Order: sequence, then C-alpha cells, then structure tokens
Amino acid sequence: MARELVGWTFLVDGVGGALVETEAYAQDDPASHSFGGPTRRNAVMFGPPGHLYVYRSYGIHWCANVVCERPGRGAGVLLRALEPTHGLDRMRLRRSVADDRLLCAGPGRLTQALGLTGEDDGADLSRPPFELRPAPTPAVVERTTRIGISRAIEQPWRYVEAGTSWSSRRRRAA
DNA sequence: CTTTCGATGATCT
DNA sequence: GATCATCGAAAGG
Repeated sequence: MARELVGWTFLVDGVGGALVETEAYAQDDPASHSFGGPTRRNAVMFGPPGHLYVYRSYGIHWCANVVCERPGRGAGVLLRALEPTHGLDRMRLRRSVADDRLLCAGPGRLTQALGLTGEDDGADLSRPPFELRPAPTPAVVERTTRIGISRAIEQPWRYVEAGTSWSSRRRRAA
C-alpha cells in the first residue's frame, strides 16, 4: 500500500495534492509504533483500514498515517510528502515559508499544511472532509530505506516518486 | 554547502 | 530518565 499510494491525491477540506513520498510500518517491525501490540496511542492502527492514525512527534509536530490491511494488523503508511496542487493559498497561511517546496516536504510539514492534528486521529478517510483519489496513471516509484528511525533501519520501505522535487529529501536512492 | 542543536511532550523503561 | 516515524535556526566549512 505504501508504494500504491504514491501518486494518489490526498485532500483535506479541498487542500492537498499528489502523494510523492510514503513509508510502510508493520506490527512485526521494531520501528513501528504498533510493534508490541495495541496501546492508547497506537489503538487506531489496530482498527479498520482506511482511517487516519495521527500522533505527536517530538512533542511539537503531528504525523499522519493511513491504516492498512485488515483490522487488527497494526499496519500503516506514513505520509511523508506531497506535491501541493489544491488550496495553495491556505497552505501558505498555515506555513510561513518562502519556498512552496517546503510546504509539504516532510511528515510534520504535510500535516501542518493540511491542518491535521490529533483531533483527526481515527478519522474515516472515506468521508468528508477527506478525499483519496487514485493516481490517474501509475507512478514510477523508487524504494529506499526509511528516514529518521533507529531500529530496523535496513528495511527498504520508503517509497518516492521518481524525479519529484517535492520529497522531504533531495536526490538519493537505494 | 553541511552539521549541530534546542524545542517540547507523550511514551517507554 | 531516555527515547522519539521532526523541524528550523544557528553554527561551521
């Protein structure tokens, strides 16, 4: 699913764009919040797929995942970056950056630009204000190791649209 | 250009 | 008390 979602358009109240960078997390994955079973924080990851798991990162930022697979599997896809296409003006209001490339280039930036917070934890992505539209054409996707983790760092579960200039990091592949 | 570091709070040990 | 699925400002080359 992490690879599949690259190229899909994700909108929150009409604000968003095409996903260009995702990461997969599984229950039997020491880097995953679901590793070790359900807790108060990760409860949504063990619920039905197609819902949002939003958590506080480093006490400051919010990060958003799409819950995947069957209920109880504890799997999710971290939304790391998207190419802004809808509601640029509202994104710029939420994020005071000179360069549009920094609007949604990173999981914390993406949630801020789209207005996602802990209140959206558990939200059903099949209902308003959310929209998930399939990629018009299959995206060309590169796979690399994940970013910002210290465990299971060897797993190549980060997916980036080839040639995009909207990802959280310039260049590099694996 | 690259590296370092502080912020800030929930979670885990 | 340490760690953390981060970001951005500051410092260094």
